[in-house]
Amino acid sequence: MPRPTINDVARAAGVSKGAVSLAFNNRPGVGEETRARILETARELGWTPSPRARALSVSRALAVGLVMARPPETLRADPFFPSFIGGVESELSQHGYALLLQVVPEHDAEHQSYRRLSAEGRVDGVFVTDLFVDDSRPALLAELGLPAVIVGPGLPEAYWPAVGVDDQPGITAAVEHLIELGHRRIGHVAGPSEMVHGTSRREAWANALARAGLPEGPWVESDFSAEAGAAATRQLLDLVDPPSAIVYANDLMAIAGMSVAAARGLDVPGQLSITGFEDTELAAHVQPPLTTVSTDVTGWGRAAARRLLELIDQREATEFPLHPTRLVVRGSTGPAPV
Amino acid sequence: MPRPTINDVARAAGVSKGAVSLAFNNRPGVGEETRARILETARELGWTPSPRARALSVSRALAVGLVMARPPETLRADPFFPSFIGGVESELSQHGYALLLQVVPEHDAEHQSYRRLSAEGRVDGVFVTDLFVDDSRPALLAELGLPAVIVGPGLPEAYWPAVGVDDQPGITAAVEHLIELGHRRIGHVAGPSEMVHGTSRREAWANALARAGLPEGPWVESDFSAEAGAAATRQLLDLVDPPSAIVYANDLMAIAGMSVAAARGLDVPGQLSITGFEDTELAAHVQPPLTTVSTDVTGWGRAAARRLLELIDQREATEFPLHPTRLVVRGSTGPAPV
DNA sequence: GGACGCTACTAAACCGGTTTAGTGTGACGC
DNA sequence: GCGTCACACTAAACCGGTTTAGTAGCGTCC
Repeated sequence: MPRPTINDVARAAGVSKGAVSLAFNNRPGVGEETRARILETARELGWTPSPRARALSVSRALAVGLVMARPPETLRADPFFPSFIGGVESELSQHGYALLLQVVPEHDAEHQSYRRLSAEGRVDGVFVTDLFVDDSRPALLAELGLPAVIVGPGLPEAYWPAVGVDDQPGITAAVEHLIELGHRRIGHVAGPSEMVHGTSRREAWANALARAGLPEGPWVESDFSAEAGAAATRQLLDLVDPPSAIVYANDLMAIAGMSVAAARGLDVPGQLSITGFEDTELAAHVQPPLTTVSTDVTGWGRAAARRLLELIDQREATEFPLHPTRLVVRGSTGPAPV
Repeated sequence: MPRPTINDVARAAGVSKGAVSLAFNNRPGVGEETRARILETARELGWTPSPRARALSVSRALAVGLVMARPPETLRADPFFPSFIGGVESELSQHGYALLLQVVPEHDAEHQSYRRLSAEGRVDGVFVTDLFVDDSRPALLAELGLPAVIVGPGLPEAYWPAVGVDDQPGITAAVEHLIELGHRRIGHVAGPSEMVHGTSRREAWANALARAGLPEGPWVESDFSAEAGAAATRQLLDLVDPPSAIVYANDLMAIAGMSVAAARGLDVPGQLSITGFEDTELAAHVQPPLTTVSTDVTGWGRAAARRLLELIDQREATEFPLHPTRLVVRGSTGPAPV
């Protein structure tokens, strides 16, 4: 038995298909009684309007896109996307929207991807993640007229709204926690400085030190990967005056860094304190357990989705409170060595 | 400027829209010369057929679905999906198909999800992951008439094709590697026995021991999470006669297990050897680096996507060779203690 | 009692493609 | 020289909704 169509419902209810459409979309033009009969008939027949047909007639795709621009091999360890997508989906599904995923090997291909999504009308809007300091995507999307929401800290002059937990307070809390423990020389392993969240976390670290009247500590730019995090850690530990604590821009690098320390026979936290960022599942289960900053990525996805739908419908932005970041103190931080 | 439609192209090329459609789909019925002119005109106008309209007229969604049935919070650490999706996408995009993602909190909701995707005609087929030993989804999908490909080891009597790297040789290789190192008492931390890949890996472990003439070692059922992996490890180490090596069903549990050992002051690999499964990014960057089994998840995604498209088009299955699993020996395994 | 307006509803156009039935033309066979 | 067939192509129907223009019926007002 093929799916029933609006015609079947109309016939069964003894009305025209126009009436069925009106009834289903809560539009005036049908009597209360007729509307009830139509809805009841639809229920009996198990009819749901087909998004395919709807999409064509309302000239909307009823879907939004997320383009992940990374080589698939690098994606594998990223703990961000699965939870983020979970949040996004929970919001979208309530509004009859679907999430379309695209994975492209590198950033250049991402432009292509957006152009295609737009040209084919596959989506009504997109998320932009991992914003660069000098990112060309917002402009491209503006040119294409494709609504977008930037995921993560945005840029002041940005064309599109940015939705994200402010990551600075979390880093600040981590630095303050270390200062309280007596650390005076606190290093940082940063994300790429061409990425907004790489820079923003580094600034938070530097500012917290400055506010405490401490000299800026040593820092190394890395790329959020375990490999580079390990290398950066070696660099910091090789300094003539190595830091007694290191603040990492994410958990992956922090865990890799902790292993480097362990391999060198350094005791964590006895001789070196370490903090991460993100509170990945593994953070609580490495040895010692990682002190890190937990962020509500799922809620973040929900908020981003909601904002994008508002943008698409040209509605006003509503407030959507996000859980602020929270410092989770575990075993990888301890009193500064004397 | 709104997107051009097929009508614009037809008018500009001086033909009917039927001709444009024929030309674009490589169907006979238009002369070579006309076809060339049409294609050229389309190129000039920047026209691409709208998947929306196509979907409606060919009664296809031109999209496939992937339902992830886990609480978003548990998804966060799963390194499988991002690479898998990367592979899937790379195949789909070549055929004008898109990937629709759905995340539902638990397994029951997954049924709902499939029913909706099917009822709304959002997708032409779906992937089924994390198959249960007694899984009701294949039957549901058969009932709905929604083509499906099972991702991972399938079941013999399964209705749908299964695509996946056979995980048994990898586990076997790990066990044999340990035996070669002199281990005689080799434990296992398994995935849930109600999941096919939990059971299949445990069987591979048991069989490898049996083939070597060794007694079956102790094993504990776990659930692939770091938390449960740590608990399982404690259980094994608390035995009066603890194993000298443990084979874990995935990296996450193995890394958590390694931390448990470290916390107890056990030297890895001096007193305890450990192997993982999956070769996640972090595996190479923990201390000691984890000996594990690497699988080609991206290729796997590609293969699954290809098979699903074949199924949708009712084409014959083509062979698609996958890189077999490979044992990556690192520092977490060593000679058995004497 | 005719003009007017309102409500409830229908018929038909439309979204942008694909597909089917049908038409005109030239080549070919006999 | 005429029937026939293949070929290139067009017109129109169709997919399943939404939306617009139009109509019937009824109450109201002057």
